[in-house]
Amino acid sequence: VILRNILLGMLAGRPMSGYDLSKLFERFLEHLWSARHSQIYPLLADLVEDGLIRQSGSGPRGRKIYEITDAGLAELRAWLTETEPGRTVRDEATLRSSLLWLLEPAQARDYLDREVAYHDAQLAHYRQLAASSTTTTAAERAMRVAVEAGLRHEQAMSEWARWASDQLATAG
Amino acid sequence: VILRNILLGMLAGRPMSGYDLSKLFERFLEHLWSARHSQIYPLLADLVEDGLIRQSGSGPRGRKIYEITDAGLAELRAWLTETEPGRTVRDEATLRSSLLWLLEPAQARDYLDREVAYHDAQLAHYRQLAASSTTTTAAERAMRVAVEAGLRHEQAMSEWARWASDQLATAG
DNA sequence: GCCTCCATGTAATTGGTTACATGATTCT
DNA sequence: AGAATCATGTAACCAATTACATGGAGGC
Repeated sequence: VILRNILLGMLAGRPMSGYDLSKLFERFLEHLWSARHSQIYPLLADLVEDGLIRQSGSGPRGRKIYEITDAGLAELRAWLTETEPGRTVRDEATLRSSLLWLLEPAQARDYLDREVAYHDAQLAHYRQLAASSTTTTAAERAMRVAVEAGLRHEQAMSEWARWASDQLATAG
Repeated sequence: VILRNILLGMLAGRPMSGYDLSKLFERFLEHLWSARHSQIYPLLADLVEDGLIRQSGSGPRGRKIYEITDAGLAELRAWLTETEPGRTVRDEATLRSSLLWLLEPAQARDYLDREVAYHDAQLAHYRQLAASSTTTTAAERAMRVAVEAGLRHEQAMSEWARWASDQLATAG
């Protein structure tokens, strides 16, 4: 039900095809959520059947463009205001770090150093997004706010990985 | 295959029952992963069948205590060193924030204020855990490291939500 | 005796990934 | 002509949540 509503939200931004939606996930949302085309296409069919989106056009190679309906917009707004977001964040890499005591200290330090590098790279990516994004429309300002969340998260995790590496150095 | 290895890792720390494992998830790892008892018990049976853990004791009310085997420890170490962690973090609440432009500014502010309250509560929880946790064994120190990750994440997200709410106030 | 928590399990359903399958268009 | 990319869909499998189901032990 989450992905369903996220798709609705993306189509509220602008009409798109299933292919576009799947590319958007790949390119911009990979770190926050993932969705394969095999999950997206059936969901779009469901949304059409429920009257929340409709096919508004087509293109070459059987491309189908969908737009959100008034009913879809209403349902999306209700979801955003009337339901609580799920609070379980899944983060395998950080979870693994709680098992590093099983490895040789050198191996554990290697792992944490890779974490630092990863989070620093993500941080740079978000900084660039934040710097290059315009904030003229309401949708763009909201997107900027989401980018800021990623930025601060990566910053905190980078600092944490450094701290954890230091802990190993002083304890082991 | 992730949860399977995480369970192995927890049993590497000390022998435990399925109930203990499920409580451990609730108390220390809720922010990084979730696992219900209905998923844990069948996995424990699989691990026994594969020879990676064995039942080492029992207690009142049919309590079964499991310990890791040498084969289990080897498999766990191989997983930690030879496979890359998945990088897709799932975070519904942050994803939702990119759709707040669909709401009235007052509603969006409400959403973000609830985010502040939630993250502050979590932060207090982790601070208390961090203060009360012992760090005598290697496994306990590693758990402390995972708690620190949660603590820093919640701190960053609380500050972010405040910042985002302010942004809306000054822009809208 | 009653309530709460401890403790384990199974069944049904939903959500998500990987693999299978096909074909059109564009670029070189 | 051949390769890459665009574009859509289905099937099989694995992972995870929710609901169902049961019962013992300890505190009051």
